[in-house]
Amino acid sequence: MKLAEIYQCFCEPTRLRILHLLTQSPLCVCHFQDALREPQVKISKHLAYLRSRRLVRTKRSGNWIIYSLPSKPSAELEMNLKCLQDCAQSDPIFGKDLKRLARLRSNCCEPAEVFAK
Amino acid sequence: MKLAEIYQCFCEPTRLRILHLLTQSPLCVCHFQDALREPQVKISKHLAYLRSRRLVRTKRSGNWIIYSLPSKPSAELEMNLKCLQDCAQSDPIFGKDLKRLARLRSNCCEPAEVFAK
DNA sequence: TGTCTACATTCCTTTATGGGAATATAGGTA
DNA sequence: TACCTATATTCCCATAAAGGAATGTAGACA
Repeated sequence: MKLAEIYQCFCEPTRLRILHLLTQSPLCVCHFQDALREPQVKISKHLAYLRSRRLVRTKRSGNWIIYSLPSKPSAELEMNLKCLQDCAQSDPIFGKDLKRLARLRSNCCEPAEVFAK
Repeated sequence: MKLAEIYQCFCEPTRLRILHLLTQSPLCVCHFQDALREPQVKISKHLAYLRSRRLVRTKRSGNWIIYSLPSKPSAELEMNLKCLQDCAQSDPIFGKDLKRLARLRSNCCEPAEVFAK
């Protein structure tokens, strides 16, 4: 069942935080590492998990791999991402991630297209 | 993270079908068995899973155990159940479950309060 | 060509999950 | 009390998931 697969992707805290950040803008791996303060291997594996289920797409830009949500998400995914954004209000961890991400915008080595929705 | 726990409950097809039926009305175990056409042990275990995470509540009525959604669900759960109802439109399996359930209403041994929202 | 950077993958271990067969249990009824 | 019905639990097995340490790799650049 396709819907259950979406929820499988949503059911792990780190993945949930990753997806939440991606609803804001495309990002490269180092941004996730810095915003979530989690080790590289952990981030990388969860991104691979999401990639294998087609919940995120990648594009290379020089040395960086930029992750983004699919350009044409299914209706189910779109609804659930919207719901996630609403639910994220109720757990401060999501807000903290956003704050750290915002701080990164000023001093990090990002390629131009990251942060450019 | 509380939100991730909700998605853990949502991430298995049988549980998703159970929760979907429960958004319609409280039900007893035999209704799930008949509507989902799944073995008793499977239904019972998934119900136990949901119960242990407080996504469903139980009440005994004679020989039957009636399962229902919590009377005061958290905002997150409520939003996600609403989202599930919308998403369920896109997979025919949910519709079939509802149809089988509707057929049961007429010829099954239900206590009065089941089906009475 | 060699090196560096950003990221991915492999290997290993632990824990969780899911399913079925068999068995247990609680309440109702004869 | 004995039995029946509805449901729960236990035991066993197979598979998936998650995390860390170590290692591999592709592209940029000197």
